[in-house]
Amino acid sequence: MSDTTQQRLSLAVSTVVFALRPHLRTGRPTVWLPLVRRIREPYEGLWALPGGPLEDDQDLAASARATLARTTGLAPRYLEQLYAFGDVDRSPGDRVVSIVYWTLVRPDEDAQAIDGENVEWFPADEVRGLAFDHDVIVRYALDRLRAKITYSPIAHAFLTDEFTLAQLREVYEAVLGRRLDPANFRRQILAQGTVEPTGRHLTGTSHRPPALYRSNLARPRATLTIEETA
Amino acid sequence: MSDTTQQRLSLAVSTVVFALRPHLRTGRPTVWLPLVRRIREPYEGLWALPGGPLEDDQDLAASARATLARTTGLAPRYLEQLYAFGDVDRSPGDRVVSIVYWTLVRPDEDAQAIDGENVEWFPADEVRGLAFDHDVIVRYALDRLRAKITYSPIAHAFLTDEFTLAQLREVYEAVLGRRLDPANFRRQILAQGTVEPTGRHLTGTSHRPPALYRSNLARPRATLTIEETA
DNA sequence: CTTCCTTAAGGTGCTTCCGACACTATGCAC
DNA sequence: GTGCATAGTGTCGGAAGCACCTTAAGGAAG
Repeated sequence: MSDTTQQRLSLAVSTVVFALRPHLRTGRPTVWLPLVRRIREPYEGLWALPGGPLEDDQDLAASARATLARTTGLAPRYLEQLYAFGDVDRSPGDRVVSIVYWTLVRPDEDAQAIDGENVEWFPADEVRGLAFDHDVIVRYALDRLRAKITYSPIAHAFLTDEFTLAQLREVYEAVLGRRLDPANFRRQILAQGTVEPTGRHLTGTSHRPPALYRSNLARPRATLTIEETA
Repeated sequence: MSDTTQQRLSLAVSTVVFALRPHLRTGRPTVWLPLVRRIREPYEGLWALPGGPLEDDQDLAASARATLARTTGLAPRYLEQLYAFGDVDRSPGDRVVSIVYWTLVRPDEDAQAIDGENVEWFPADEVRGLAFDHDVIVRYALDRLRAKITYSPIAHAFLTDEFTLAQLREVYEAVLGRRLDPANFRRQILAQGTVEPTGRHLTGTSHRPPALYRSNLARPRATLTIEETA
């Protein structure tokens, strides 16, 4: 814009990581995400999305996975590109274009997470004051998650291989932030054919044992997105 | 992957441009797009999407607009980011990450198009054998267009300020590739409140004069996408 | 002027989907 | 057994979508 003292353009890959963890007060599942404290300028000390420079010999999604593994210990299966952010002034003094991915983490994957000294998890709806334009990015990723869960069976990505319909419903309720009618939810899910019963039941529940289901990827709904799932 | 003789990473911005033009045989409106003949290696002589390197002092969308104006003379209003393509091997010998935009062109904007020597328009469904991974990109853009027109009032972007509902329906029919019931189409469009009557009618049609409408952006449907419309 | 043709615009009935809610089933705790 | 909690099924009414019919309003042809 004004003078042309821009640094050379560089390309970074960052990721918005979503996992379900119990809400601090209510205990109900809620959307959380890990952030990394910046240890250098710009925005030193502030929280930011995990990310790093794109290497010459790495695909975009591979770069996102590598950074995630390095910073948080996570190796999630579901990974999808979110958006490329590249405004000229989004990083003071530099010109950085960030290609941002988003990912959903299963409980068993979440258990592998190593909370390093400079990594901390936050409720996704409450993060504010992040470095760069990362507030906007998180907001955008949340919007995408909430939109996409309504027309695509991505909720499975929050669950392990076998799950009850109540657990699946809890995922929807956590993401959408409202309760769903169990009866209608059951019918909708079964009608779309994205889950199939395993024949087993969950026992030890102090009530009628619910049937267990697995994700049925044999008949995926037509989706538009290029999904980069390992 | 193998050896590390990769060139330095570079960033390009390309655009998939959609306009409606009459089909060569049927004469009905169809989706067309302009392509640029490559005048250097790699892929010299093949057709490719209009695009160019990202400048240090340009936002992503601005870069897309600048390239479009330079190569095709187009200055479309609707412009939206499509996807970032960055596989290591997508450009022989180089490492190029392309951030791809897509755009819809109105008839009056289309009239400004200058078909340079190395620019030619093609029916979008028939393009094949493009340079780089541009076949995939065009396919992806078409999918996005067809998906998005079903839940977002982007069809207006193909039309001038005033239009009849029959013209709007022709846009949908061209994009979706099938005929729609005029009566039901009218009700759906009016119900969603994205158009409003101007009070005027189109005359000289050899049948009952249809009412003219304009796009009503005062009440846009909630959309997820970050739209970069000038 | 009358008739015919074409598309505009509105009406009607059928089916499907969705949400609210009632009801039955089946485990555990006591 | 009784009570309790959740699993799972049934039912009903409203909303939305779709196929198709009817009427409106212009021009063209005679």
